[in-house]
Amino acid sequence: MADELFKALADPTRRTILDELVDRNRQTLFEICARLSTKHGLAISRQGVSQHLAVLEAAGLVVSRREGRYKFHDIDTTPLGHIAERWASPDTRGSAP
Amino acid sequence: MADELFKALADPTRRTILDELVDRNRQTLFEICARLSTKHGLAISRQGVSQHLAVLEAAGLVVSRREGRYKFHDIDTTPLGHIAERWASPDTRGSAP
DNA sequence: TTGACAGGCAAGTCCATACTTGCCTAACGT
DNA sequence: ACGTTAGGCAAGTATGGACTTGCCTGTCAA
Repeated sequence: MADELFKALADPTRRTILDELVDRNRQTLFEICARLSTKHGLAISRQGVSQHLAVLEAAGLVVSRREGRYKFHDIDTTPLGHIAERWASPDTRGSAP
Repeated sequence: MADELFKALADPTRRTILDELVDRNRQTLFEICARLSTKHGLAISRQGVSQHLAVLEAAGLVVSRREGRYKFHDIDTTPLGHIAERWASPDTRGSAP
């Protein structure tokens, strides 16, 4: 599970997608495509974004639900909390007095 | 800079190296090689580990200093703190009361 | 000084993955 | 019913990066 999380965060385009979802939640694939192109100058195909979203979902960073012909995407930041935790110094991790 | 940080964390072997440095700081290249092989069953060449350490250093996650013919490596976890921060929900980021 | 030890440099290989193109399904509006 | 819109499912390509092998530099002990 950690594997997919870090792999998801490794790509700059995926991190930008997360940025956009923080800025505005509940976006469709086409909305994300438009914002990547307009606000970030990323000329990426719709399929590319779709695949990125799949990776983010596999990592648990994005949850999606379908409504009619739309599929809305929401960010879930909870997995990010465990990252710094993993390599926290032992005393910060709860062994010292 | 964020780019190198996430790229460094993307590889499972590099994350294991960080684990080992948390367990015991100030290790040399050969020590790390030995622990990867013994404790984790990772059959990786010395060059491989050396390249991984270079990536970790570029990301600021590892600092090294040479003493005689030894080069000791220490972990630096401060870059990890900024990760969850980046995608913190706006109210957690300091706008709400 | 010679040999053993710790590490660095520079190719070369090979696999994962980011990205595209093309076609296909499903839900709306008119 | 038909066209449009939102999205999915494959392929195929190609660039990055993990890993190795071979050789070279520098430090210490005998």
